[in-house]
Amino acid sequence: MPELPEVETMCRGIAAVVGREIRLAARVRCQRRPIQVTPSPGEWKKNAHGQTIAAVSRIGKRVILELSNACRIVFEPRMTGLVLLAEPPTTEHLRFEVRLTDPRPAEFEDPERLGQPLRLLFWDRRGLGSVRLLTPQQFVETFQSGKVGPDALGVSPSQLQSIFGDCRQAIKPALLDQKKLAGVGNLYASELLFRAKIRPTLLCCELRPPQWKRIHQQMQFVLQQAIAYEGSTLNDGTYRNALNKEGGYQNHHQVYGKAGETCVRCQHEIVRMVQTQRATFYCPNCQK
DNA sequence: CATATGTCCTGAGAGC
DNA sequence: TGCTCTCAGGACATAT
Repeated sequence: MPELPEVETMCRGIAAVVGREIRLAARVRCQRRPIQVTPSPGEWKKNAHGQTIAAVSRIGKRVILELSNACRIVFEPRMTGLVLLAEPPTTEHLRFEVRLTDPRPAEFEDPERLGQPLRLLFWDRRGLGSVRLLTPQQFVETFQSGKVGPDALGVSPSQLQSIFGDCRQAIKPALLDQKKLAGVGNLYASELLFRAKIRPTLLCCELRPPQWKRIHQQMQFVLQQAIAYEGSTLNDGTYRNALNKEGGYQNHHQVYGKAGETCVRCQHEIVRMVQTQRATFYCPNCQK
C-alpha cells in the first residue's frame, strides 16, 4: 500500500535514472490481465523514446519522470505497484519496462546483466496500478489545482485547518481524500492520529487550533520518520524499495494492525474499527 | 456540491 | 490436507 513515504522512497531510489536516455518504454507481456498503460505504443515511441529523463519527482502517491521534451511518465502504484531498478520480486507480475542508456552506476552492477542497459521496472502483483505518458498539457490538466490537494509534507498547521475545518466528515476518512491533501493513506492516518492523541471519529469541524497543530506536528513526524526507514513492509512482504529491499518502519507502528495489543502509552487495548469501509486502529483511552 | 458506496485485483489466512 | 470464503485499500465511477 504505497503511501507518501513509500513513494518518496521509490523516487529517491531511482535517482540514478536522471540524465539517461530512454531506449525503449513499453509494456512487458505477462500472463496476468494487463494493467492500464496509456497511450498507444506508437505514442510512447514518438514522445518517450530517445528522450532524456530530466527529473524524478512525486505528486502525492505517484512517481513522476519528467522528460527532456516536457512530457511526463506517471507511475501510479495503488495497492501493490513497485518502481524498481533491481530484479523484480517475481517475473510473473512484471508489467512495464523503461530501458535506459548505459553506463549504469557501479552500485547496480550485476555480472549477469553486463552489456545490458539499465532497466527501470514497474511490477504490480494485484494489477490495480497504472503507467501513463502525458503531454505537458495533459500533465497540467491532470494535476491542476482541485484535482490533487497540497502535499502532506508541505502544509502549515493553519493551512491544514483551512482545508478541513468546514468538513463534516470524521477526521480519519477526511485525511484519506487526495483532493483535499495528497499523500496520507490508511496506514499513516491511523498512526499520526494516535500520536496526535486525536480520536479518528471526531468531525473535522469539531477540531480546534491546538488539535490541528498536533495533527500537523505528528503528520510531519510520522511521514518523515517513515521516509527515514524507507517505508513500511507489511506481513505480506509486498512493498520493497527500488532495490527490492524491505522497508523498516513496520517495526515502529504503534496502532496499525495491532488490534488486541496493548497501547504503548497507557496499556489500554488497541481497537480496530471500520470507517468508510477502511480499517482504523486507535486507543479508545488516550485518543480523545 | 459533499459524502457514501461499488469496483477492480491477487494471495494470505481463517475456518471447516 | 484441501477446499472455500473473507479481507486488504488506492483511486475512480456512480449513487444518494
